Amino acid sequence: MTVGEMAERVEISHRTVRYYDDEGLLPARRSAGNYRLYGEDALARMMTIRRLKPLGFTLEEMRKVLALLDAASAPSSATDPDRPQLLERLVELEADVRQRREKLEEHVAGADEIIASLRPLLP
DNA sequence: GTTCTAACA
DNA sequence: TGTTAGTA
Repeated sequence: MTVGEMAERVEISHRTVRYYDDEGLLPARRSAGNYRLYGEDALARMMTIRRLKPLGFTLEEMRKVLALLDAASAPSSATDPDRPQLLERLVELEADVRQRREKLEEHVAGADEIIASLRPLLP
């Protein structure tokens, strides 16, 4: 698929999809006419990126997360001599995401308080 | 009409 | 990140 379709399917602006390519976060293949081309695999990665973004991950951090996920999913992962290291990093990532999730809940609680404070002011 | 790059806001 | 300009 081209940028336009990718952007539409993941609900991210085409401008941002191109940006991710330029930044090497999710490199695209190129057609003969130099158009960016993406496969279903790329769509899955884009969705992962979309989920990471609101958690506050920087592009650099997302790059590392994607690389870790790739390494962990690779067929050779099972026999990788550094499997323990890999698993350790996955555990750390989970803890990190859990922590960010908590922060998000605090934000939601804050929003609820604002809403509650508005209630008595409204007709 | 869509995509591309570059540049400005 | 949105938008605009000039192309392919």
